[in-house]
Amino acid sequence: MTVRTRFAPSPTGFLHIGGARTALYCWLEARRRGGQFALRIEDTDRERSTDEAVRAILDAMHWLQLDADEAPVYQTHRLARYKEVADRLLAEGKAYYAYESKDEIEAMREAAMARGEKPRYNGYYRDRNEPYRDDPNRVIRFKNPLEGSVVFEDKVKGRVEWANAELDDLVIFRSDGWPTYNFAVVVDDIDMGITEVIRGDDHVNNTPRQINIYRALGAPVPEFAHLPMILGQEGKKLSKRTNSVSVMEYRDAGFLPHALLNYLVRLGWSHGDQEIFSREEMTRLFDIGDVNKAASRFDVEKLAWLNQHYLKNDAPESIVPEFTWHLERAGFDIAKGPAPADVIVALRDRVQTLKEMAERAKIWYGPIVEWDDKAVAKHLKNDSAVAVLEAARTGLEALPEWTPAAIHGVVEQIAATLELGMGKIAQPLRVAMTGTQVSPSIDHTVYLAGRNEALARIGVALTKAQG
RNA sequence: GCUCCCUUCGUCUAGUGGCCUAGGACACCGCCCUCUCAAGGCGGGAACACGAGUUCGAACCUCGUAGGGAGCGCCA
Repeated sequence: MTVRTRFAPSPTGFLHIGGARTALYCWLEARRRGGQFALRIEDTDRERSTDEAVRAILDAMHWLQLDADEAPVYQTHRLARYKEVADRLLAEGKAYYAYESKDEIEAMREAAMARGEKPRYNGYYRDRNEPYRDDPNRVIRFKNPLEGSVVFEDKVKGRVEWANAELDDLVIFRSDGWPTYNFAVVVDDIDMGITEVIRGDDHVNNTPRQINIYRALGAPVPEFAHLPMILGQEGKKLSKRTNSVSVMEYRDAGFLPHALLNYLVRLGWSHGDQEIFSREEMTRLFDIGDVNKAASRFDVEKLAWLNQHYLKNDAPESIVPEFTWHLERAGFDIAKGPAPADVIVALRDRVQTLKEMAERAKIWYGPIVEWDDKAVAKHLKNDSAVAVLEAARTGLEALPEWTPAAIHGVVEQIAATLELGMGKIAQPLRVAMTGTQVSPSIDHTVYLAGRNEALARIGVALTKAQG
């Protein structure tokens, strides 16, 4: 039997970090075992589901390149099928209509709590065989077995056993005519031929009830893997207040999709001491059975390190599209500046994100240089600055070819002629080029400005140095 | 309240009874390199939650304690 996994988000918001990891693990497990990965949109909560959220989730999945192997399944399109299955359960006496109001249920729960028991439905209509009535409170409940227990081997948690006595008769069809989560999920997973259910461990408690539904339906029970949750830096649940939770926020912050994936794959899983995983390695080495049981914290610092690792080691051209997106977002006219690939090479040892890189690149794309007073005072207003700048102007003007190596030659030449250390040459020039004391190596800084702009800036710097 | 789950450096983790005076990575600190900032190289501090037991031997097995988490919806 071919392995089939699925990611099943409910479109009530953006794709968040935890969801992305679940999707990644589903995708990876399907890939490694030569199976398929499907996507299902769980939109039966019509109050909270939005088309915008569906789009946002799809966009994020696409950005991460975790595309599904087939068109997404929407639960809202499958209402007739859920009804059909519920009717079958009703006909077979495995489900029944119940008519309590929400207030009555609430009272029942409170009473149970007061008795020191778990709040649950008392099964009032379970065996009453009352004739059907068209009541606004009418729901369909599943007849959960009263005795025995449900046992399953979770691929992450290990053996899980649940006494049926702990479970009550859950609602499978609401009074509004829509199926509930636990029911729709089972019907869908059966129809979609899902063999591995991989999801967050906030669903472990649902699994025994779902297994009972599988059995009532006579369907094969899939394998389960419940993933531990991802916590924020503080060890608390990830929250929008203190963390970036949306995948797309990480794009905006300048992270590479593969860096995020590499970070996520290592959160709760490892392969010896290896930290860096290519897509190919992930799909070959990842095994859902090796995932840890304990929750882990999201550490942006390590993500940033990974991001820089890929910035430094990937071919610059492969980063250009994503970097260009950031340059445009920062409002720069790319046509009026150096080639983005050159900028990447000049800056990638100095920044951790593409956003930072785009910000630093403003010295080459932006027309106006902002002058840092301290930099001017320190490096332009000194004995040798004027001589250095003039020598640089002459040298650069005469340069036959405009390359970093040639420019480096000019700088060395000046150092030799004026008998000054490199610092005395590079710093005034750097201030002339950028208005600041910090930039990539001086040859690249000059090179990327372009000859005309470099000479113009030296001219401006000279007036400052002399004035 | 009830049910279930988790617990190795600050963080992510390796570890499945002797290879552990517990390894790697991020972060941190120091030194080197150096035209600034970085990057890089070298080095350093830093953990088996606690208590019993099993065993010749426990991070690894058992029990208990403490701490943390999830769930208990006509939400998913």
